Amino acid sequence: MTDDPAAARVGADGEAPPERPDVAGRATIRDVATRAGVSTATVSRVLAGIGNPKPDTAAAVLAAAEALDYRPSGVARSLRMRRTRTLGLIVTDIQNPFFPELVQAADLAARGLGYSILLGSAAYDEHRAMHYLDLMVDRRVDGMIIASSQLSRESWQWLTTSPVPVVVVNAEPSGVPVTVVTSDNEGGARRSAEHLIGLGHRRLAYIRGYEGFTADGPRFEGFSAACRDAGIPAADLVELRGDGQFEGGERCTRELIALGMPVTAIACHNDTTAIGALRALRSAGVRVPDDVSVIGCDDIAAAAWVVPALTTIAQQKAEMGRLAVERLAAALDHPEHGVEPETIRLPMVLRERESTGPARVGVRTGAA
Amino acid sequence: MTDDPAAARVGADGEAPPERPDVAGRATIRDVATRAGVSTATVSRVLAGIGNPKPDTAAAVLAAAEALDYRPSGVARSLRMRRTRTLGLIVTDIQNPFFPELVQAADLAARGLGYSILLGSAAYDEHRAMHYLDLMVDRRVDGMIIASSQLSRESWQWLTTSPVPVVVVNAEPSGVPVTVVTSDNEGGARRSAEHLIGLGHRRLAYIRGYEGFTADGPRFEGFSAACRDAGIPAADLVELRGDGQFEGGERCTRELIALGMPVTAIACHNDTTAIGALRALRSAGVRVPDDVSVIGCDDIAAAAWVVPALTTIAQQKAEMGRLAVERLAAALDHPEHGVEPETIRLPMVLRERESTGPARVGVRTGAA
DNA sequence: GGCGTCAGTGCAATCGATTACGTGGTGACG
DNA sequence: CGTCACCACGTAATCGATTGCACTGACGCC
Repeated sequence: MTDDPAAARVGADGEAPPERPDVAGRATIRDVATRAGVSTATVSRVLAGIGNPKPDTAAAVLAAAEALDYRPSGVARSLRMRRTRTLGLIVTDIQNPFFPELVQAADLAARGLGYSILLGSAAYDEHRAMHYLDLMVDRRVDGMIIASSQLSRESWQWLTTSPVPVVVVNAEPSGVPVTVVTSDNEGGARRSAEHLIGLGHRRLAYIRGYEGFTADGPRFEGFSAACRDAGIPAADLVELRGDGQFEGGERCTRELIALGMPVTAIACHNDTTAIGALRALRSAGVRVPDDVSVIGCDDIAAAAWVVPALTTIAQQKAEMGRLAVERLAAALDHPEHGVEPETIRLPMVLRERESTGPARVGVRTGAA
Repeated sequence: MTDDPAAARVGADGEAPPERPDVAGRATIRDVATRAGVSTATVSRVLAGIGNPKPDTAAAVLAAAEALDYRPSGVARSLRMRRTRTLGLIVTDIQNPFFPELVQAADLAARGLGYSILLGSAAYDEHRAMHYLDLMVDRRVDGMIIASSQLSRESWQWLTTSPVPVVVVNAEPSGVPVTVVTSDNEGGARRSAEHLIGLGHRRLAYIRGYEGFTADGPRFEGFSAACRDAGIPAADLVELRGDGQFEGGERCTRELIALGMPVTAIACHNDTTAIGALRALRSAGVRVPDDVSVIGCDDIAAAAWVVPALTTIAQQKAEMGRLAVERLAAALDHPEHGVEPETIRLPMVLRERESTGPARVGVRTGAA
């Protein structure tokens, strides 16, 4: 009945509005107790549903609470309970389309478990990330989820001594004993290479992400390993350094074009980079996938919007958010276990769209 | 010196790590007081920088705080101060690319003023929005920013009796006395129409957003008013009902195509819709802007990524977020003024890219 | 009828900070 | 040398909830 106050609020048009106390002073538990003629202890118990109060006592409390539009203060409760039921979530950059889906899923999962999310976007700035971390610790969040992949070694190290449980998402700090939920980046990149090679591509370019991204290494490793396995000479894999954003993809591709486009396929660290590549190719009049294939990674919404639609290796973003919250919540509910470091690596799957196709044959091979 | 703890944390590699008390029990102000040999009142005063303590007292307190890695509990402080320095922010949908930029700007502005942001994404669900509202009130946020445009009449009404100050962003509930920061939607849409008409277009389509969006009305009004002013017969303005998302744009455009494409230009409620339109047009082999021009609204990042790059009417998203926070903070710092309802309407500017061009002449005009 | 049991409540301590008010000590000045 | 002002600091109340423990009746049993 009263377990969804929002519903009550939305639906209640006919009833008389509850008398609203002065804005400055919301009703406290004491006000309710006085009005119901009981002690604050009883109010607390009735509202929490513990003990078995006499029916009319309960009714009186409920009525008083209703009449005063009483809402327990989360602040006071947090102080007393020594937990805020709030989880901190720090993301690399909320403007990067990769994160909103993760945030949404995490938020949903958290709410399902009775937690709220305090969000912080680091905007690619390590200092800001650490600042949020401090802020959240000061706000006494019960746990933290770090989905920020560009921290320095020392910062990662610091997490291990964090005063609150931490789960790392979408990053894989090496040598730091902490629970991690991430994608099988190496496998995904390998899949990406195999897809291109399967289409007949033999000369490839790989536009890497920003160096600090922990996923950058594994992805490139996986990609180049698959190339080696397929017998592609190292010289035929052009390695470029992007920044994980649109501009980097654009810039690197222009370099490639300036080089006379020595490859038939371009793989990218992520979709944003790939979309930048697509754009540069189009400006130069290079057709995709006829002349050159492009493949991304992440599967952000815009990947399906661009022309040609981007073939990509999808990450299970929502799943990552959900799992991170669940792991964290589980650790919080069973503090005796602690968060024993565990690494969950979600598989990545190929999402084939329009930007990849069979390798153009003969044209440039003849020149070699 | 100690005013940026994050900096101290990041930079401090050489120093010995402060002795970290048991995870379960962080140092409290009493621990610091004991160690420094003073009372908690003095610790509080020294750390807050009020009064003028004897130099060695201050030094002792600072040293003790440092040694214990003391962090004041935001929870306890909030309870005592009766303010949390937290602002609630409810957005329509964090996955809609429009919002992250607004959120980022709001967050930045808030942090600059010493506030944190508690974010809630309603995911287009009014109930969820109201639920967040309740949650945030329970968490005792100092104020709320509602950037959720699909509330019902009653919900908007409820805001006026809200126990905390509210600022509405990117929505314009009619008849609700509340501070609003929004765009000049009508003027922007007018500009959109004028742009198309200036290019020679005389038969236009407008794909509206979801009916509940408060911006939907003004935008369509502005657009059709401009058409009227230009002497375009009402029959030559085709009105379609989208949903403010990719799918709606796609669907409406397909309908238009099924009708034999009776127009030379399509204006859309927002960019996401326009991108859906572009996609449908391309599938049907209709060239943009050669055959049909398309214009969006908002100027999300992806607008510049798609092909052809989308001409659009830009909203000052960051500015909106910033202003909302500033207005709210100002109201909070001067509670005597209250939040006197005020409507700020930011201008929208035309961002001309590739998806609009001169109207094709003669082809279909001959049929008329 | 006395007494143990137990259900239903109330009392008061507690969480960790802030701050009004009170107090002891020092210096200045008559 | 007494007194007064004032500085630096401590004492204790307070914010609003939760909860261990104590208390009060009612009831049952011998």
